[in-house]
Amino acid sequence: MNFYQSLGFLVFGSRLKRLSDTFLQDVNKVYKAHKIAFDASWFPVFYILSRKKEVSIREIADELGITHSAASQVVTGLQEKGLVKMAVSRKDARAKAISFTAKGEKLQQKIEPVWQALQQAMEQLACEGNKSKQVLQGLTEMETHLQEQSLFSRIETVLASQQA
Amino acid sequence: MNFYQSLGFLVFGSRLKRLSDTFLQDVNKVYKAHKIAFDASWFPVFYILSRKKEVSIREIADELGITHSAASQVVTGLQEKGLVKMAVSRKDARAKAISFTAKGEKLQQKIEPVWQALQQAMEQLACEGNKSKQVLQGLTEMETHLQEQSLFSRIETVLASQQA
DNA sequence: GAAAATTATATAAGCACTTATATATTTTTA
DNA sequence: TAAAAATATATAAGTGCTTATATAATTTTC
Repeated sequence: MNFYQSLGFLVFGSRLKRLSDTFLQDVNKVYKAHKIAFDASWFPVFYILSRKKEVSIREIADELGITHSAASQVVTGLQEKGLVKMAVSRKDARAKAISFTAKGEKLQQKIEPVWQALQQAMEQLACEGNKSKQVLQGLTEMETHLQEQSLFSRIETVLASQQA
Repeated sequence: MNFYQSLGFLVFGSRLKRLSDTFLQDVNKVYKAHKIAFDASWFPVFYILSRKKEVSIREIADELGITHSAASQVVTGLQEKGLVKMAVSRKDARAKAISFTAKGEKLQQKIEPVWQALQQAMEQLACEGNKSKQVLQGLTEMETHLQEQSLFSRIETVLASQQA
């Protein structure tokens, strides 16, 4: 039993991060193995554009829960690779209208089967153990509870009760 | 329902990372609120040193599941802050013997109650929903299953079966 | 309708990792 | 026991975020 397992919740965050990194690395290996010039980090924007022809930086950031800065940087990168194009929005000159280029659209179609296989593999993984099945639901539940009361305020409450 | 919730497992990794970042930020807020000059990222090394007087870079890296490079950088940072000291190991001249300075030890003692409060807060959070209770167990289970067969090989299997 | 506040974006700098590379020491092996 | 392999570390460069700051366009408010 290693450090993380023995310490449990106290290092929950780091464990989640590690698992997350492993996921992204493995998905990238799949793209590489199939000689698809795609990076897992592009996925979120690609997914959004596969469902909505035109989006703004702000919309991407909000949907992904990242900063506009991060969204801006990702989109700039995709633009440099010729996968998306940016135009000034016709409705609002502050906003950009981001959409696939022909090249981007073609790549998106090439990748669809991998996305589906990934989803299936993840579902299988979750069903192997009776507990892992609930990881996703549990995670959603935790997110909800954390919105109701932040971890910060929870810790403060515990600390206050200890001093009493 | 936002992007992540609707897409589920396909973006599991990113969700985990976000949750992890939220945790670390909140814990840092607690230290700040109590005017403790401590950063959540120092915790793993502090925890290890709180249980074992002397460790090497390699031991830290292995226990945390990070690269030796990362461990080396973290320790260098803590050394610069005067919280740990490094000496050449008496047993092996390649290895470093890392230990607390007096200042580091004092800080560690100051922080103990916060660690305990954090652990308690996390346990409470996990008990609020019947599903989140199993997040930690489920996570451990997933880690085990992933060691048995990697996500990469799982995705490849699905893809191969689709082509048949 | 001009001034103030808000919104959308870009960019610089920082952080915590990573990989790749290099060096020093120890252990293995032929 | 000398050469080869393995191990422990440091450091440079890269990644994908963050915060902080700046600019431009729009909306609100008086």
